[in-house]
Parts: sequence; C-alpha cells; structure tokens
Amino acid sequence: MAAAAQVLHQQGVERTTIADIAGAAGVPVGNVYYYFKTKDELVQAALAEHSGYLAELTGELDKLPDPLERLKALIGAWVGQRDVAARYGCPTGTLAVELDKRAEGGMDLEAGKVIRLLLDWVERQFRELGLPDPDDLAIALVGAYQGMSLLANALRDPEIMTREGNRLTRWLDTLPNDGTRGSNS
Amino acid sequence: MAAAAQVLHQQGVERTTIADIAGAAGVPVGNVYYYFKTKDELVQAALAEHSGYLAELTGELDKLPDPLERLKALIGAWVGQRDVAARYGCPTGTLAVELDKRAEGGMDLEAGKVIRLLLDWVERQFRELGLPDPDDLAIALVGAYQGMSLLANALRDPEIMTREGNRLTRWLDTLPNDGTRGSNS
DNA sequence: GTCTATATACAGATAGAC
DNA sequence: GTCTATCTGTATATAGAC
Repeated sequence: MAAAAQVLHQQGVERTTIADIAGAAGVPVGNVYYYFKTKDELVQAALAEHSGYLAELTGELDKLPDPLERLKALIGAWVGQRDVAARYGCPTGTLAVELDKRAEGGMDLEAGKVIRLLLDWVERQFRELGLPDPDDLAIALVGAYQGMSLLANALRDPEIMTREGNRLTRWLDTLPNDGTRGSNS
Repeated sequence: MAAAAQVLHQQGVERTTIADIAGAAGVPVGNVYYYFKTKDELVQAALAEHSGYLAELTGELDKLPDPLERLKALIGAWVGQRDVAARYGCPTGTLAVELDKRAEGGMDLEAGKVIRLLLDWVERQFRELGLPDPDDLAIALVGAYQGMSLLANALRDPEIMTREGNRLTRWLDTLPNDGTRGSNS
C-alpha cells in the first residue's frame, strides 16, 4: 500500500503499471493481484494511505491548545512539503483530478471524500474561533492550499509554497478575534 | 483542434483515444494523423486553443479602464464557468496536472507556460494599481482560482465557485488604494 | 501464499487504396 | 487530402506450477 501510494503519486494513475508498483514493493506482479483484484483497488489503497496520513497529522495538531495555532501549524506542514508539491503536486489533489477523468468504477468522488475530511477539520477550527461562515473560510484555506500546490507543480517552483504560506499565515492573523483568546502584540 | 481541446478536457489526456477526437471532429482516425503526427501534438494543439481563449478574454478585459474592474470581471468570468469547472475542472489546470505525470515528450511544463500568461496579466493589473508585491498577489488570485476549481470539481459543487468568487471580490476591495482612483463608497 | 508464463484487449501509429 | 485496414507494443488480468 505504501509503495502504491508513492508510485501512483509520482507517476500518476494512468502512467503507473501494476509492474511498477510490484517493482517498488519488491514483489512480482502475480503477488500484487493476490491482494488486490484490480488496479482500482490499488488506487483505493493509496487513497486510504493518504487518508491515514491526514488523520495522523490532524491528530498531532489537535494537541495544540489554540485553534489558530493549529491552523498555522497546518500551513507550516504544507510548506514543509514544498519540494514534493513542486515536483509531484498535492497527493490527494492530483488524485482527485485524475480520478475525475477515470469515469469507470465510480471512483470519481473518492478523492473528494478525503479532501472533505480536511475541509471539515479546518472548518471545525474556524468554528472554535467563533468566526462567521467557517465553511467558507475552510474552502478558502484548503482551496488556497490546492491552488498553491498546483501552481508550484506547474511552474516547478517550491518558493510559491513558501510565499503563499506566509501570506496565508498573515491572513489568519487579520481575521476578527472573538475576544476569548488573548493577543500577544 | 477545437474537438481535441474539448474532448481532452472532458475525458483527460490518458483516457482520450485518437478515435475519440476523430469521432468528435467527425473524421476518421487516419485523417487526424495526417495533420498531427502524434498524440502529443494534439495535446499541444489543445493547449494552443486554451491559450487563444485566454488571450481573447484578457483582450476583452483590457478594454475596461480600471485594473480593479478588470480583475473583478475576470473573477466574474471564472464564476460564469462554474458548471464546467465543477464537472471537469479548469481546462489548463487539469492539463497541468496530467502533463506533469506524462514525463515523455518533455511537455510537462507546457501547461505551466499558459498559466504563466495568466499570472503575468494579473500581475500587471496589480502593478497598475500601485500595490506592493504584485507577483505575490497574482499568485494568490490565480492560486485561489485553481484551488476553487479543483475543490468544485472534486466535490462536484459549482456553488464553491460562486462563494469563493464573492470572497475574492470582497478581498480585492480591501486592498490598499494608492489614491489615484476614486472610491464610490 | 509466492511466483512465472501467458491470454486478452486495446491504443498509438502506419501502409496504402482511393 | 481522405479514409480503411492493419501492424505493433504494452498493460491488465489470469492460469497454474511450486
């Protein structure tokens, strides 16, 4: 599953053969088919991997006491992945684009479900901050992440992630404060 | 070329066969190969179509006297395409994702060049407005467009385009004014 | 449960009649 | 310049030995 997630991210779903995944995992092709009946099941497995990574990350962030700090740490994690994003794009975002075209199998919305998990977590943070329209704010933040990942990838420029990350962090600081948290400045 | 642009956008590069494009254009396959030696050349042609559409759009917007109004009209054009974006994504953005994986042929950066054209035009508007860091602002605006297109597509929800479009328009109004243009409020 | 060999299908590309 | 028929490569998936 880890091999599938990595190779599918780097080479894309359509350009990746089962032999590629088998090779990356160090097993022969027939072996892969023993555990995954179709290529689509391997894609599902890769999505589950990304979903697990997301749960792990948000689980860590939830340990931070302040929702605003959690969101800033999330942006920090995104920027920390800037080189991967510039080379291969956001794993879930590029999968969403690829699966949308891959009509057969009805998996076109599976990547959207993982993105939805991230959206819901982000929305929860904005809600805890007492901000109006937390769903719109979540769309704005996650959308900015997907957008900067796509641009960084299309232009092969990791600096885009850094610059947008800084702007987003400043943006978070400009949002109205409901007064229950203290300001350090 | 128009048929190639449309079918490649809707079905994706890898899932589109030459027969699909030939069928959409109403000609047999052999005919397509008379004008385009390889599938990659058809992709190039599709990119040229999107680039032409972009030039047409910005050409129209340039007729507006105020750069701020040009940017707002650009956002309006994006939102006007919300149903297409929700179903198939941004034509250039999804192509960028697909071409990044399609290593062979060295076309991985071609879609990035078209996006660069848009970025440069947007940056020019911000510069005319006398705003600091116009390149960062352009990344933010075009990134937001790519992000909301991807989210709308992944979640199959055109309303995301409308809501983000409204937010971006309000954002433009909050940017510092250099004083050379009048405020109506 | 692991691995090799192969069947099946289909897409990119070409040859050549018209 | 248009179109049909076909070659060729390759990827998914399976059969079956071990």
